[in-house]
Amino acid sequence: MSATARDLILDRVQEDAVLRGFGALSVDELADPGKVSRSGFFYHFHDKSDLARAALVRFVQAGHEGFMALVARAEDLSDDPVERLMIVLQLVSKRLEDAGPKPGCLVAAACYQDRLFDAAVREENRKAMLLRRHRVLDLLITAARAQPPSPDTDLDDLADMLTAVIDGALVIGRIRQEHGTAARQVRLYRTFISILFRE
Amino acid sequence: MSATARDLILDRVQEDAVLRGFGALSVDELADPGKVSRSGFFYHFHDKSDLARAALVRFVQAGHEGFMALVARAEDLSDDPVERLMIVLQLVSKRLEDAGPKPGCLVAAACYQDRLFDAAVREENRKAMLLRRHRVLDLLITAARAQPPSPDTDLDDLADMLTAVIDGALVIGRIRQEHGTAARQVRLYRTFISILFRE
DNA sequence: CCGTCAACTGTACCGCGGGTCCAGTTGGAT
DNA sequence: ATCCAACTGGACCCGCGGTACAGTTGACGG
Repeated sequence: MSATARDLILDRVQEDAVLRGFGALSVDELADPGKVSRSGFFYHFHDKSDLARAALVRFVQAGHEGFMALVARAEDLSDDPVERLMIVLQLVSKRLEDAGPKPGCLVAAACYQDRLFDAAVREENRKAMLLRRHRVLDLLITAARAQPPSPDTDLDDLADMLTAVIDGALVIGRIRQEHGTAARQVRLYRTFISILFRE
Repeated sequence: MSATARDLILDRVQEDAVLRGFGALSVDELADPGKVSRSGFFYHFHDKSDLARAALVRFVQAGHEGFMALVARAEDLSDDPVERLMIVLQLVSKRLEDAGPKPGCLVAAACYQDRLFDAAVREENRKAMLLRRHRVLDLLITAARAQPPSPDTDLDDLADMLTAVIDGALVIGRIRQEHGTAARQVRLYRTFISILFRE
């Protein structure tokens, strides 16, 4: 169970898949000299789709835990649901600001390379997307119970909007080669939320 | 200048690249039986990057013209800059609703497949992104002159937000295999704008 | 001390797809 | 008649994904 070759490979993928795209990663590169052999790769993963699936699961898991940590911090800092929501968004924005030079989202990356992967990868991606919506939705629902949004707004769509804004801004940032776009967009989303949920 | 093989190939790409990803398109498929030969492909395009660049230019051009048509319609319908903005967003939302079953954005698609393409493609993509911002920014600036937004908001970020919301929602919609996500997100963006720019 | 099994390594091989080269054809403009 | 652009066809190379399989190494249990 220790740090096997499998983990070494997954580390490399996590680093490079977003930067360069899954398609650009060859098995030989992943099983880079001194690390794992080509055969070692196929010992652990049936094919590249299998690798993609595993990397996706890992990425989503890490993201989820990270988000939940932010929620926990917000719960420590305030009892008011709306305030908590605002704190979480603040923290999310900060987290995006501290991200590396070319941040991106594996989920989005996989989305436009459908045919490269099999149905299992797509299904993993679907689950990831639903998870993202639900964890924000929870915050929105409790906030709305304390303070109904005005004008009245579909909370599902509002939850999706955070994901959309982040994923979209990551694309923009990558293409324009600038830093902090996603963080700024989350702050903008935050002002939208603050308007909707103010008394 | 007529409908040469070049155009036939570009038609095919425009259809399939978003659905399946550039990577999944083989030259043999693009130069599909009865259409163009493999040699014909390389006669017109130096390599796949070259094709991607051409397809991107075409896609962006068509998108720009489409958007400008919507702006023109809005200008016919109202003299008030804020109202015009709202109409444009309404039309954009409608347009996304009428889109095909698995709509996507070539620009976003290319973004996560960087290494597949060369610097020229990336540059084309950067230009496309800046164009997108500017055409929305124009609307926002004239609207803000007539009716300053409250609370005061960075118009560049606000312009980016539309692109972000659309591109992000297209990703969400594709992954969740649902229809109309992007259209709903644009409507949500529209309510945000309407709050910011109301008297 | 021996056997066993999981976790590998190395090597040879296949097929596909991108890309090159080049010789030849075809149809319209001059 | 000729010339050129727009192709076609076929031979070829290479890198990459994937398969197959025989062999090694080290931990652990009897």
